Formats: sequence, C-alpha cells, structure tokens
Amino acid sequence: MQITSKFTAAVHILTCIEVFGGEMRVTSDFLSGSTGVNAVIVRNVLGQLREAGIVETRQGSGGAHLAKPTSEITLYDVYRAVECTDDTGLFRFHENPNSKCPVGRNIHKVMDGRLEAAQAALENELKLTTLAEVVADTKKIIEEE
Amino acid sequence: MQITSKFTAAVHILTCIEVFGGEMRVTSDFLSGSTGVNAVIVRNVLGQLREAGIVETRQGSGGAHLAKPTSEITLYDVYRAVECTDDTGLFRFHENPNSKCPVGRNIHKVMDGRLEAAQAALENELKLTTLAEVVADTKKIIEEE
DNA sequence: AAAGTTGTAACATTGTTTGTTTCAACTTTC
DNA sequence: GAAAGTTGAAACAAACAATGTTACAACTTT
Repeated sequence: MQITSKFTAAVHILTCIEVFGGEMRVTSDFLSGSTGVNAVIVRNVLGQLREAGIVETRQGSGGAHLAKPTSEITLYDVYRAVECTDDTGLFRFHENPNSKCPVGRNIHKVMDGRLEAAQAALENELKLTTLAEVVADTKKIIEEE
Repeated sequence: MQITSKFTAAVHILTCIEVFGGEMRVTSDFLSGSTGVNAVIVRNVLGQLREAGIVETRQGSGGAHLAKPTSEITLYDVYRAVECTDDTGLFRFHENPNSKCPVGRNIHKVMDGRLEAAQAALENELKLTTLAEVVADTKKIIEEE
C-alpha cells in the first residue's frame, strides 16, 4: 500500500511551473515530458491543483501558472489537492467487526482517535515544507551540477 | 489510497487474544467471527505476527498466544509486521522522471528526505501506543457498557 | 483412528491506479 | 474566419493490489 504517485508528480509539476514559467509556456505536454507521466494524467492533476486554488490554467492559450506565492504552498496543500486520502482517512478499517463480540463492537472507539493522531502527525510534517523550499533546493542543485 | 485493513484487523486480533485468551482457545475461526475477516486472512495475519515475534501459534492444537507482554507491543510493531509499506516506503514516486530535464533528474534528491521525514512522523506516533493501552481502553469500555 | 486446527498454495473477485483514445471547447495567430 | 495548438473531460483499457475462497497436507489432541 502506497500513497499515489500523483502526489510526487504534482510537486514535480509545480516545481517545473516555477522554474520554467519565466522563460517558456509550461504546457501539459511539456510537463508530461519532464515527469514521464501521461499528459492526460498531468491535466487531471493540474485540474485538482486548480480546484484547490494552487494553479491557474486556461483552455486554448495553454500554460499553467501558480495562483499564489511558492511560500504559501505547502506539501500538505498539494497532498490534499490530489486527494491522497478519501473522507475516511489514511487508515482503512476491516469492514464488518462483529457487534456481538465485546471487542468487535468497541474496536472503533478505541482505535479511531489513535489512527487520526498518526495521520495528523504525517500531515503536520508535510505542512512544514513549502514549495519555496523545494524550488530553492532544486535550483541550488542545478547550479552545482 | 489507504493503509491495508490488515493493520486494524491485526490490532483487533491481538486485543481478542489478550481479552479472551484466559478463558478459551482463541482460534482463527473465532477471530474470523469477531473481526468479520476471512479465516484464511486471519491465519495469514497471524503468520505475519508470528514471524515478527508478536504471537505464537501451533498447528493442530490451535489457539494463538502473545509472545511477549502487551506493554512491549506497540502499534508500530504491528504496522511493520503486516507490511503496510514495502521497502520503497509509504510514498510512491512517479517512475520515469526525465533525466534530461534539470527538475526531472533532481526531484528525487529534493523530495526523498522530506518524504522519509513525513513517514517517520507517522511511525513515531504509532510507537507511542502499546497494545496494553488498547486492551485497557477496551476492557474499560466493556465494563461501562 | 477421528476430529479439529494451522499453514499454504492456487485461484477468483473486487477495487484502485495509471494509461489511452477521443473529441468538444477554447485561444491565439495568420 | 480558418488553422494550429491547447485544455477539460468522458469513456474505456490495462495493470496492479487487496481481499475472499477453495482445497488440502501437516499437525495435535482425544
């Protein structure tokens, strides 16, 4: 079980938009070339990032742009945007615990809070990194190459 | 994307072994009845818990037992035992970033450490809860019913 | 020997993820 | 306003993963 690669792809996409956006039009085709991800998937991801208010895209003219400063976009924002977890959270419960069993009918009460805490720990860590840092690190490595 | 339900099932199973182990033989059939999980899956989970040194089982005689005190079994131990994540970690990378693109060939270097930190945050949170606490909470709720 | 249990393999089913094809709607440029 | 390039989106396909099912050998106890 792993978190969808759309998440790392989305970070990659946003980094490209910031790094290359000044000098060229960053289209889904270009992003597909850089990420190795199918262009339609790229457009899906861009659509989710757009709904989350992270990027702006336009039909026809082409080229994606960031909708806000890189310092205001965290990895958590991206994680949420691509819906790495659904409404029921990161952990999945076995579906039919037996309500006739004392353990079965109470396991949810005992575990739910702890699972939410673990999920929150992950998410809080993702909130600590902004796209600005990712872009800065990337540019630094490129310069040193 | 969600973490396999084998994890919550495993916690459920271990709780049952501790709660009911004193008064009866806790077989895979009984555990299947309490969890609502297929008996063969239960045996698979028990097999993984056995390999991890968490439970003891024996062919023929039947009935699972804990291999160490509940205070020495954390949710993280269970999480590891059922292999919620493979060797490549919780996050999955898109597979073919383009090495000809400056961003594509460096995105791993920039992201890997941060993804590992996020994963570690989740795992560290899971280390904070022991099976002893889960069992104690469960017994308390049962008594109050 | 009989009954019940575990361990395991093989297969089936279901659901999810990713990729592909297709095309309408849109924008820019000529 | 026609042509070219692009996005948005739907429908479908392929690959993969998770869970369930069937079957049976090996084992233990009675």
